[in-house]
Formats: sequence, structure tokens, C-alpha cells
Amino acid sequence: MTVSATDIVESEAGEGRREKSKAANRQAILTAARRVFSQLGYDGATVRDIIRGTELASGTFYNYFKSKEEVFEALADDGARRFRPVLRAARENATCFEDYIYTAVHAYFTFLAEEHQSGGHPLKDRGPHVRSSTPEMLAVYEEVRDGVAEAIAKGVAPKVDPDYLAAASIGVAQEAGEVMLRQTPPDIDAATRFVADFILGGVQKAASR
Amino acid sequence: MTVSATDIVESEAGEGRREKSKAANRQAILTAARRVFSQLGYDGATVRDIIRGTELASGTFYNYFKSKEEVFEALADDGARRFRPVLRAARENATCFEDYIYTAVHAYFTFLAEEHQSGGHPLKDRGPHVRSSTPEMLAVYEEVRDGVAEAIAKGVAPKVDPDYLAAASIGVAQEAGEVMLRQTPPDIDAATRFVADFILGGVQKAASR
DNA sequence: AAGAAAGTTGACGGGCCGTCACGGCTGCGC
DNA sequence: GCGCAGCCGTGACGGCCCGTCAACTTTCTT
Repeated sequence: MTVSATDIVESEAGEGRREKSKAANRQAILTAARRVFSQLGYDGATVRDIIRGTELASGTFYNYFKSKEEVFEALADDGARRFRPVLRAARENATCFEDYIYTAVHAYFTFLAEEHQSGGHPLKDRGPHVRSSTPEMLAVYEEVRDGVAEAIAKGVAPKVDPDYLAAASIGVAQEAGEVMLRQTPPDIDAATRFVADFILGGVQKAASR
Repeated sequence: MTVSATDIVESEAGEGRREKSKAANRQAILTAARRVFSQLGYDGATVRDIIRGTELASGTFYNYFKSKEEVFEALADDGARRFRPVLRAARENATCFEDYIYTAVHAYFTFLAEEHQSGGHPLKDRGPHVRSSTPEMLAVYEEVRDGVAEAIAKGVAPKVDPDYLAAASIGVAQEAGEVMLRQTPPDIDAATRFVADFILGGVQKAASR
């Protein structure tokens, strides 16, 4: 085994041309997919539309994703992957349950507004709404449920079924989030106040039975 | 103009063969679509799959619906059309705001459990969730918002933004509904208690700011 | 340098899409 | 009853998208 020029480049860059190309292609597909989904909607988009948005050939697409659904999930996963740590931090830094909910909700709406503004939100007004449940999004759900369960265990939150509570909180946040996004510009703070209060009042009353 | 045998049949039945056939075809398509959607999922289903589930030719489909999306919406519309009067009745018969919410939520979960059990629920575990916003479903949304707005106007409900409140209530009910449906059998009463209390507590706290 | 491995390409068979010219059936007037 | 006009079901058709694959190019290894 000799040390070649390529080896030097590799050790400097940390990866060979092959790896770089793979990463670049994958990214190109994801970027094109983001644009295509937001323009044509999930239903209207085709795999061909996506690869036409890149320099690649149709066959190449299938080296990276099995279907348009899988690309969509990769995009959703991406969002969830960025959002989860934020949620986790909110949990760890919270001084009380109220604080936790407020911070988490605020983080969600901020995230939502950013995604929406960057045009990357893969939703279209026409056609059925589409939501996916990727592993990573399930992880967000679990993060919410665990955060809630922990608060209950610590006694700082009322005792309620964590599954129902997590579902209810996510439902409120999602629907209210859509209402918020209809405004221009979105009033994140108002939405946060409403939703956080709603959840806090809800959990309290649901527990009081 | 003579009175023929056909005329008699027509006047007795209220419609001729033509009308009957049209209604029957439309119904056949809807029935097949319901089955196909629940088996293959919205994404997996094709217009061809649907017409293959009938005795009709492919072209005939397009005499009744423009696309698979339109059939889906017709099905959703159907559900909404049956649900709305129930909601309206809940509003009109309610003795107080608590009663209204409780009754409406209970009606929704009952409806959901029925739809689910009859296998007609066009949802599949695989693939992205899909929800549509047909005129009739928007009408349900408006029914909720108006019910809420009326309660606020009457002073029996706290003052909050009806849009946010309606969205929040629908979100809670939808998500909690899915949690409920994961149980076998679904515990409608428990779900109703949780969701109704959650909404009532939420609206109270959200208004108190 | 040269072979091996990995990745890219675009053409291909198969299937679905939405349309449309055709023909049978319905309803209407006589 | 009869015959015609129009409605509507039919299925074949051109066009597009799907996922695959054998041939080719690029990268890596020795």
C-alpha cells in the first residue's frame, strides 16, 4: 500500500470523489424535490418532474430513493431531525411545566414560519393535504410524549394519559399552525400564547376529573 | 301525448331508466372507490382499479368524476354531509356551552368509530396520511366556528378568537380520535371525556389572558 | 497501468391517463 | 307501436410515467 496523491486529497477532504458525488446527487434530488413538491403539490409531482429539476438521468433517481414517497419522507425526516433537538433542549432547560410547554410551542411555530417562508413547505392549497409519519416524526411524537410523561412523573404536571395529551397537543399545534400561516405575516407570539394556554388549561381540566 | 306503460312506471318511481341508471352507476363507482381506497390507500389506488371494481368501462368513469381526487372528495363530502346535521342539532339542543362541546365531541367519536368499523374509512397505515378539504368539510369547520362564535356572543363561552378555537378543537378531536381508534374496541366515552374537558379547560385558560 | 468496483445513463416493456368516435339504448312525438 | 334524436356507455388510442437493466464511464485498488 503506497501513499498516492489521491490519498492525500482524500485525507484532506475526508472523502473521495465517489462519496462527494453521492452526497451531491442526493442533495440535488432533495432540493429539486422540495421545489417540485411546493410547486406541483405531492399528488401532482412525478419522479420525472423531480429528476428533470436536476442534471441526472431518470435511472439515477432510483439509486437514491425507491419512490416519490420516500423522497417526501426524507424531506419530512429532515425537518423532524432539525426540530427534535430544539424540543429536547426546551425540555431540559425548562424551569416548570408551563415554561416547557410555552417554549416548545414557540419553537414549533418559529420552525413552522421559517419552513413556510423558505418556500420549502411541501404543501399546496389545491388537493388533499398530505402528512407522513416517518421514523423521525414518530420520534418527535415520542419526544413530546416523554416530555409530558416526565413532567407528570415529577409531579409538575397533572396526571393524564400521556398518549392522549401528546396527541391533543400536537393536534392543537398543527391546526392552529395552519391558521397562523394564513396570516401575513404570521403572528407567532399570538399563536404561541393561544396554543400554550389552551394546552395548559386543557391538561389541567382533563386531569381534574 | 298518450299515457304509455313507461309513463306509469316513471310516475310511480319518480324517474325513468336513464336517471336510475345514472344514480346506480354513480353509486357503483363510489362503492368500489370506498373499497379500493381502503385496500390500496389513496396513493396506491388508480382510476382503473376503481372501475375494475364495477361493471363499467373506463371511459364511463369520466362521465361521473374528473379524477380520483374528485371521487375521494365525494366520499369525504358524503361523511361530512351526514355529520353536519348531527353537529347542528348538538348546537341547537345544548343547554350550555359545556353541554354543547360534550355532545358534539361525543357525536364525532361515535361517527368516527362507525366509519372505522364499517371499513369505509379511506385511510391506510402505509403511506402518507391524506385529508381533503371539500366544501362540505369546510362547512363542518364553519359549523364548529359558528357554534363557538354563537356561544361567545351569548356570553356562555369565554371570549377567544373563534378561528383559533375551532382549529384547536378540531385538531384535538382529530388526533385524539386516531389514538382512540388504535384501541380495540375504541373507548368512545373515555375519549369524549378527555377531549371535551381538554377543550373546555383550554378555552377557559386561553380566554383568561 | 490495468483490472475491479461502483455508479450513471437512457432506452424499453408495461401500465395508467384522459379522450373520442362509434353504436346501442332511452325517451319523446306521432 | 314506430322511428328519430340525443344521451351515454364503450374500449381503443396516443401520450406520459413507471421501474428496470445492460452497456458504458468514472473512480478506486493494487
